[in-house]
Amino acid sequence: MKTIQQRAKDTVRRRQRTDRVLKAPLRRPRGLKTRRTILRKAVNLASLEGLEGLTIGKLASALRISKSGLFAHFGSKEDLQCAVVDTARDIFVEKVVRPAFEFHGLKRLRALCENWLLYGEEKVFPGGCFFSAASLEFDDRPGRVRDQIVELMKKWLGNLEHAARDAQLAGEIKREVDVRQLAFEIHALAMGANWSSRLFRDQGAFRLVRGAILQRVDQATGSVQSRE
Amino acid sequence: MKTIQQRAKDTVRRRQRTDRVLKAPLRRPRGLKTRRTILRKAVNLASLEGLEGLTIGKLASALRISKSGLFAHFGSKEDLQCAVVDTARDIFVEKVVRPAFEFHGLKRLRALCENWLLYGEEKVFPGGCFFSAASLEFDDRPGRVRDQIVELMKKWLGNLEHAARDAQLAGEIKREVDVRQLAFEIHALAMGANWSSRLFRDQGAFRLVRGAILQRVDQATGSVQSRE
DNA sequence: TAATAACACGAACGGTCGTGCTATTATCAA
DNA sequence: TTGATAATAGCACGACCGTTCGTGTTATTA
Repeated sequence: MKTIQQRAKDTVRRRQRTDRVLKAPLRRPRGLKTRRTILRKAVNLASLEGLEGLTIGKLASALRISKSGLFAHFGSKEDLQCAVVDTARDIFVEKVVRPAFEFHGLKRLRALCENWLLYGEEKVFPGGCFFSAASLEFDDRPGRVRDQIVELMKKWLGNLEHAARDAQLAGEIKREVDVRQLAFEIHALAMGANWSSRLFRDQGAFRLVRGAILQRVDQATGSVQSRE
Repeated sequence: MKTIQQRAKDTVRRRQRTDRVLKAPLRRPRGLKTRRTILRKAVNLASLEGLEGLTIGKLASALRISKSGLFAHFGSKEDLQCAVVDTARDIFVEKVVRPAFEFHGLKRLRALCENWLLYGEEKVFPGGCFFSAASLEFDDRPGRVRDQIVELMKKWLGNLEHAARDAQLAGEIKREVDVRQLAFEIHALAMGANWSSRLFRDQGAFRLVRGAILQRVDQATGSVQSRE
């Protein structure tokens, strides 16, 4: 009984917090700034130690604030994790997706690939691609975090596929190419580059994969340069 | 002072344990059997929850034995993790590598690919490919576990590359193909299949990747069937 | 049969986890 | 300047973490 009451109380409190954030963000400039600072640090830490390995205590002491002070910004650890995923998404979109959306069709596809490779090479996240790690960490952990990651990855694959399909409709990619498979292959190669660079501390993986992706795209467009 | 003494004592004890295991495994039939039982369960749990998420308490209660009884089989959690990785390796070798070693060159390469795909499809580990998860979990955690995983993955990539090189020397693969890149691409696609099947609960990923790998190998052999 | 070693157990340790209450401080409108 | 409110800190909680210890139980050997 007590537990249920407590849970209800918690829910109410979380709703209130959320409402505050949603309704009156401009009236809490300091709180929001702190929150952003926390999340920026949290994303970096999480990319290194995982979303579950990211601990409220460690995060707080890394920021030199109190555990409870940090905790008050989020209603629960799950909320924090969701916010971290969201923050990582924003960074990824800003760095990889948005610049490519200036183009269409094949150009967009090529831009998505190249931006991703730069995003990997430049260590936008110190622990490598945040989403590679997160999706493998949470693929067996049901919950909001997993749902969020699934949604994001679907969108990313969708973006690749959509660009490829547009390119195909524009005649830039051969008719017989399966654009879904093409998108998947590009994504798999990119994740492979991240994997190799992290595990083997081998930055050359990006060079290799850049070549592989270019080769694959050229093959799809029909501009085979008889290289291999 | 006391701490140092204790640590020395612990070290001695661990050494003894190790020596015992190494020198006279046949004289401890019961202990070894229990150890195997523990490790089998541990591998399955670790593939679901990660090597760090695998907890001695949870593992013990899943096996209905005491924490301390389980712990005595290993000297530390790190030892347990190493043993788990080793067990997973044995299973992987038995299922994927060894059967392919009956063949040579292109046949071996194709067998490695097909065996891996079956290994993924048949859920040899309930949480998907153990090594995909482990290598991304430990790529930023220095220590023996990481070293072990690095070594294993190097060997796996080496096996793929070696088979491809043999095939090339036998004239089965075109001369201009970069066999290292080919091996890497196959591996990346395989990991992509695992990723997709786990995250999206989509078994069809294996079908797609089987096609992609076949296509890639055919391209390397020159047996282009004008399918794309 | 007595001695010994292997094995498993329960209890407890210090630490850290996520979380909840309460008090304090900073901010800003009135 | 004051008073309301937002932001943060202090402190404590129960649970679980890896680990240690002393002690039984069981199997092997002398």
